[in-house]
Amino acid sequence: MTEEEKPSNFIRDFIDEELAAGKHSQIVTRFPPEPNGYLHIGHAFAIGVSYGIAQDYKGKFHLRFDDTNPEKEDTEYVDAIKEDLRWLGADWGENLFFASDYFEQLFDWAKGMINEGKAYVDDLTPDEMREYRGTLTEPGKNSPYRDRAPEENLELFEKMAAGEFDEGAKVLRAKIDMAHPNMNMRDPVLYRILKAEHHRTGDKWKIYPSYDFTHGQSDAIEGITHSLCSLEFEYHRPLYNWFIENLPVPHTPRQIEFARLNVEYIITSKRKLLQLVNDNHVDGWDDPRMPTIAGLRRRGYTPEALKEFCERAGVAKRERVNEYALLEYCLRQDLEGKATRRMAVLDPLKVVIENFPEETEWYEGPNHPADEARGKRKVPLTKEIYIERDDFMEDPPRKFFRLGPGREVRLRYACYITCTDVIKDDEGNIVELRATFDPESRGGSTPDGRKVKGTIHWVSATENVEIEARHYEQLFTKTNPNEVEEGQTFIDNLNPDSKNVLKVYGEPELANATAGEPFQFERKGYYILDTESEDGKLVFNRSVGLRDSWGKKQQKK
RNA sequence: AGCCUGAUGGUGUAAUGGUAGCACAACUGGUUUUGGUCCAGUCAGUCGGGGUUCGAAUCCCUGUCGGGCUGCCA
Repeated sequence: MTEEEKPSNFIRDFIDEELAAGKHSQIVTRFPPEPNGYLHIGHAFAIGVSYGIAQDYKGKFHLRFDDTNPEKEDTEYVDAIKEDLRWLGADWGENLFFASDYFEQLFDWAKGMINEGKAYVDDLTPDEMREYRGTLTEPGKNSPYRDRAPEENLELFEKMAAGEFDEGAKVLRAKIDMAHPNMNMRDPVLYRILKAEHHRTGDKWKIYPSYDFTHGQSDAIEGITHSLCSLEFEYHRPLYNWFIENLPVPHTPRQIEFARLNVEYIITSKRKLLQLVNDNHVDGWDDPRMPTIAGLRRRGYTPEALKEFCERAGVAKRERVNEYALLEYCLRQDLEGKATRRMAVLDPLKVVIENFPEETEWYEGPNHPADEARGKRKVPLTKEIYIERDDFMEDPPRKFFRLGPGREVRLRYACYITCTDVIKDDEGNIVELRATFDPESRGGSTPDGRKVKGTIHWVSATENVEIEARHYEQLFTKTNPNEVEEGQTFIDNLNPDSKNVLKVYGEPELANATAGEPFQFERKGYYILDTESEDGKLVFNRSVGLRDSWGKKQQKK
């Protein structure tokens, strides 16, 4: 690790101190997803923090599924999460674990706590428990069942485990302090009765440990040195430590919290993402508008761009919201070097080059302007072509460098054309342009060395491939989708125009596009073949548009 | 209200008692067969008040503002 590459942060500083004090022989971190949804960009950040630290300190990285709530969890999610993790480049090697692997051990520890008088079976209903817990300002009061004898507790707990009670009838609680200022310490629930089918243990268990009773102990069992999690668990840390201190665990992990990653226009609540999918506001978890890893991948984001974004966002202790522009910058930055260049016309305007021969002429364009090794492709030019509608103006302002009546521009990679006539329909709409080309300009320059201000992209009107291009806007209209008027929900902030489908003409070479290969449609944006493409039907997703300082300038006027 | 926690340009993040730096955004200009990329530059910041100190973004006190916490979710 070098300082230049990895800026330090408070977690790394802390680890450095511990290492200097000889506290660890090896750093071990973990990523603990609950398999109840798909991974999203916020998870990519969390993974980057834990995996990055494990890598940089030459330590180990565990993947542990936190599967203590069978009602919400499923193997479908386990598989999807693994795939996303691999794609992101996080390698857990042999270290794949499940919290459910520790159910037996956790059960033994619970019984141990009962024997020591540190846990008891409570018959209070959920409502009663809430009442007894007190409030933020007032202490709670002891449950009438709090002082049951260990023998009775043990018997009851065994019966709970044997399925002799209904769901919700009883819970096992730690006996800590009902007046504790930290609500988490007011006799937290250790086990609850749940008769759902667990994705790994089936119907073996009728009771399941709570997150608090599972997480730290799992860390301890695995020898995790630094259990990195988000800020919301700060308040749970005293409890995390309490279990580590009160149970005969083999190791003492340390929980350190950091702020989640938030991005403008993006929601990262699993519950809300699930709602978008279930209510068909989007086309599934991998909809290119979704902030899920699957969605971003389909949209054309690369692991490198995501990683760069996470690193630039940094690790902090306060809630923050990153600008969407940074995310786009990171993608463009990565794609600029990777994307194969092609030409496609998104909003066609036909141009007839009147003095152009009837035969097709073939020109060559580099696959990448800065990398000759990537070769060239041939592009056919014919008498009739399409250009971009906004590359022509009948009455252009002074700073407009593109085509206009009497103006000359360069067709990229090909030749110069001059607009000679504008053809309109009855309503005055421009439907076609007439032009002439300079035979001397073949190749893109002329012997007289005259300059043309503009170079525009084009596609033959007769030798092209028709493709469907999908353009996406923000899924939400507000930078903070959760900001709503009284009585509304985030659903009301959905952008009705977040998906636009265009019929586009592309140069013939585009027919050979392969899945996962990034393209730049020159002067327009970065695109990638969509998973819905089939033989004869090419569908491209726009990953992100090119920066457009001209368009931006125009919008301001 | 109680407890926990935080506050540096528009945004994000460094500086750990010694010149407030970097990136994105915005804006200029240069290069360019992409109004892209690249290059150069400009704009702009320590929440308020007190204190300690030769010296404070940093330490102390205090105020203000923000986030989190009252699931048998994680």
